Amino acid sequence: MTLSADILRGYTDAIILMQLQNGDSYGYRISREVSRISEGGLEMKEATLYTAFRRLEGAGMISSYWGDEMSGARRRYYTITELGREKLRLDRENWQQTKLTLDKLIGGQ
Amino acid sequence: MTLSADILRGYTDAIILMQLQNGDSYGYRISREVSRISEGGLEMKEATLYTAFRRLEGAGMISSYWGDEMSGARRRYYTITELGREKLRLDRENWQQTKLTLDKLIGGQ
DNA sequence: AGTATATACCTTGACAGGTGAGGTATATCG
DNA sequence: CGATATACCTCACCTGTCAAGGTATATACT
Repeated sequence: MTLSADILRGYTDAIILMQLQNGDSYGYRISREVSRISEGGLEMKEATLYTAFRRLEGAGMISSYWGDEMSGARRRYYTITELGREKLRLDRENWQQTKLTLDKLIGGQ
Repeated sequence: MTLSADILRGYTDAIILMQLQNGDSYGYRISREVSRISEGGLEMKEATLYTAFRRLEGAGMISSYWGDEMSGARRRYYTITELGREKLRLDRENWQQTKLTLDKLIGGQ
């Protein structure tokens, strides 16, 4: 596992929830958005992404529905719930704190 | 597992190596130093710490020796190796990049 | 003498999350 | 007709964290 993969562990959920806060979306699009926004800094693996969807839905942070595309592959859309918004708020706060803490320990420069 | 524990996953090794770069040290002291420096922001669990020592020593990043204390509990001291220094350099670089990437994805402010 | 606290070490087993490798299906382009 | 892009999914494996358990020495108080 790479270092960036390890950091993912703590924040995949937050990254997904952040995307959904801008409106409903689906797996393939979120994957590309993450690559685009991070300018290649992070590639979310499919297995990681879909595992996270199951986990988040089970926890009531997101809900899902099938899109009604008339052509092309079918898409499953996800919606963030109120619980998900609250979780995201906490995760983002936590990230700010984590930055301060790790900067103290391994250096900010 | 808490979020801060998950972030640890990527950086315990770096945190330990950083401590050892300031001179040889031992488990109990590193544990207290991490608490002190992070101002309580991070508590390294003993099991995590000693697991990491085994892993780092196995990977040739650190070496160890028993202290010659004449009284009190015995201490096992750890020394960072050249390989460990190189790993630390990369991990610290990686942390700077990770901050930028996650700030893009879940917000900086 | 007993007990509580601080110092100091250690291992095991359970658990959770990331991911490689595999799979399915539709549409387009050369 | 094969390659590529879009789009979904699961399973088995690996790795790191950590609760829970253990050992031992020294000091301070009762």
